[in-house]
Formats: sequence, C-alpha cells, structure tokens
Amino acid sequence: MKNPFDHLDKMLEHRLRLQIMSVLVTNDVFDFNSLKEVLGVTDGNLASHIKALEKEKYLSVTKTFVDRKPNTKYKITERGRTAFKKHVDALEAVVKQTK
Amino acid sequence: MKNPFDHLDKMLEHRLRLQIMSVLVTNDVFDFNSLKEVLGVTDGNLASHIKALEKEKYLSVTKTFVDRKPNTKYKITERGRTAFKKHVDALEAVVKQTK
DNA sequence: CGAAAGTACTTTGAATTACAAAGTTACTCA
DNA sequence: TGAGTAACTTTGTAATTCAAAGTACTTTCG
Repeated sequence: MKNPFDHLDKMLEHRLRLQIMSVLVTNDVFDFNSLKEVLGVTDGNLASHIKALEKEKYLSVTKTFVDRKPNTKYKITERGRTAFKKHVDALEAVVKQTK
Repeated sequence: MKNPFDHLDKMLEHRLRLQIMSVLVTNDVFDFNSLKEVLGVTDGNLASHIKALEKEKYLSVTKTFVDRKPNTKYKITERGRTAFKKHVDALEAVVKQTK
C-alpha cells in the first residue's frame, strides 16, 4: 500500500464511532443502552454518532419491545463491515510502517 | 490492555498530526517544505498543526539558513516519541482486538 | 385514571477545531 | 528597487463535538 493514510476513513477517525463499529463488528447485534454503558457517553451524544453511522449506511437499526420496554438494536451492514476492515487495515499498515 | 481506546492520544487522532509524527519518527529531522510536499496541505494549515504538536512538546524546531534561504527543521522529542509509541500501540491493540 | 419513569431520541447552544486564503516578516537575487 | 521564497500569523468561515434540555411513546404504580 502506497500511503496507508489515504485509506483512513474520516467517519471512523473519531474514537467513539470507531468504538461503536468495533463493538458491532464483533457482536453482530448490540442495543442502545448496552452501547451507552460500554462507551460511557450521554445518550444524546451516542445517538448523534449512531445517526452519522446510519446515514453512512454502516449500520442498520431494528426497533422492538423487550420486557414491554422499547429496545433498539444495531447491526453492522456489509458496507459498514467493508469500510471498517479497510480502515483497520490502513491502521495496521500505519502501525507496521512505523515499527 | 483492558480497553485500548482509552490509550489513544487526542492530539494524534488527527490524520495530519499522526502523519507528521510518523514522518518524524522515521526521519529524525524533516523540514517544513518537505513536510508540506509530502502531506499536500497548505502552509498555513501545516504550520498550525505543527504548532499544536510543538505546544504539546512532541517536536522541537530549529531555524537555520540553507543556501541563503530560511530552513526550518523539525525533530521529534523523547516525549513525542513516547506519546507516538503509546498511540500506535493502542492502535495495534484495537486492530488485534477486531481481527 | 393520572403521575412518574424508562427508552431513545431530537434540538439547542456553546465551545472547539479545521481550513483556505490573505497578509506579514525576513532575507536573497537580478 | 522589485520580485521571489520560506515560514509563518491572522482572519473569517464552516464543520464538529458535546452536554443538557426537551420530546414522544409506552409501561407501571398509586
């Protein structure tokens, strides 16, 4: 790879969004509150980053009721998985380049 | 490492600043114009990111004249090298965690 | 039934950050 | 003297980020 920095994904350069995606890439589905707990952020802040990822079609949303309470689940899309992989590969190349 | 995301360095999450540091970590010294050429950014933008890294004491500056022209050289500091290593290690851990 | 509480937002507002473009300083060369 | 180069600094604008407050919908409690 010529310049791995060129393959970094703007959307995934943000710590929170990368973390959301890394949770989703390994967990298949994850709900709003668990994500909020794991990341330790306010719900509004989390919602806005999730929305950014959803807008980019990196994840999909399913709203259901669990125990009579609303429960929103997120799932990574194929597009999201590809983008994540590309970004992580670029990171890996950056790391290798400098070690 | 429990959560590698906690070890990411805010200063180095920006693409340009990470790239500047990665050039300096492998090149020992590098001047302003070469950096500008490598990164393909405007001089003003580059100067402001360098200033941020300098303020954080991640690099040091030496001004000389070469061929009767001003020449500013940058060198990574020990502190900068340590911070860079820590950040890259965290990145590596993130990558490993998700592969 | 009405009030309180939980989930998952949306909106608001303020602070920070990023960037291009223009201006500046200092020096050199024709 | 006038143009040119290096390395900024300043300016102004746009984008980003975040906490906090507000909202919609639903369930549970008294």
